[in-house]
Amino acid sequence: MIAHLDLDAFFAAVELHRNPGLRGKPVVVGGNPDGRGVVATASYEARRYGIRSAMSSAEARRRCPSVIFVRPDHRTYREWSARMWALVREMAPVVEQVGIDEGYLVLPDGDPHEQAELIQLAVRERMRLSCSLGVATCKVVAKVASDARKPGGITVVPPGGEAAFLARLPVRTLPGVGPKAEVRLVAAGVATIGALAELDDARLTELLPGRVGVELRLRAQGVDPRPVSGEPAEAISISNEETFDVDVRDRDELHGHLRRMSEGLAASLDRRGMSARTVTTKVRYPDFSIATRSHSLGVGIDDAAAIGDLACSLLDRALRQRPGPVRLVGVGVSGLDRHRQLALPMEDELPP
DNA sequence: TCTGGGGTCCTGTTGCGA
DNA sequence: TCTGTCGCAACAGGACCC
Repeated sequence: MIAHLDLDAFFAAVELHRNPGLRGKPVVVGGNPDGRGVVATASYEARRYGIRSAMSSAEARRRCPSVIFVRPDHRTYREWSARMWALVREMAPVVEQVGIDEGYLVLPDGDPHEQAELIQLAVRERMRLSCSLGVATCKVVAKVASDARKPGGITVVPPGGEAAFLARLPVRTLPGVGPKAEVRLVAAGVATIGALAELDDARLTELLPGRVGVELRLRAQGVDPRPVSGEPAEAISISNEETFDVDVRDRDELHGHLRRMSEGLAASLDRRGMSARTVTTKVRYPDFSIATRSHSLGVGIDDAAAIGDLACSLLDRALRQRPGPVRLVGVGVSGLDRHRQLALPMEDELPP
């Protein structure tokens, strides 16, 4: 059997350990409520006020003026996460971490509920963290099940009961159905996972065209052949971006931000011993539309100046096509390779 | 009350060489 | 030599995830 383990309000839980004075109070880990910050995690006390992840911090404060804001500290969360997963690896034969606070594992032989309880207990006793587990024959059902009794719950879906377990839940609870798909499906009268599972080919292609639709219908039927992979996945891309408190139109200032972010990317590539062949610059305009411009080189690069030069020229290209103030700029690298830089790009490889 | 940051994957279009 | 077309890589955008 497969289990999906999900830590409950993880960032907030770590902050409560660092500062026990926050216990019992509404706490939000997130961005600046006076700027453009959003909520990353809300403690369960804060959730009572209707505060949720991805809500703007300003809205969170409006709902609960006494809420305490804490800035996220991802480095510390990564450390806690690494310790927690090391502990789980001692107890389960195969573990696949898929985020900082969640992952799949193959349960040891024995009664699935008892095995899940042992892991939950170990995480509580040794890490002082609360987690929820869902247990099923496949990933998608285990994931939905882990959400069924949060926080601190365990939900076991017996073999053969997958489709029945999913059937009555809202379509949006199926992983892969986001806000856009939900609107289309519900407008067409497909409000539950069960209704999605029963769609015929014609209706499915109409509502969710392409491979996505076929995949989602299978998942809705409780069918998910993806194995639990014990191999840690290597990064495909690395990026840095920043939303400004006030929109910026000054080109030199934007270049400055891109160069600073490029230094961060170069440092990150260096740590991993990797180089990148593609650089992508991202711009978000005040109306929230996004433009990306990318360029690939014949050879991998890993130094801040080369990444920064390319990022700035790509920004200029985007701004020539649509000038004006921008809300966010970002730079990313992809086409990652273990090999180090051998040569600087030729002059004629730089974009116009 | 305006909407973060760091990612992955999929899709449609375009340009190019065989 | 011209044209078509096939396949591929690059590019851009979009949906989704935590």
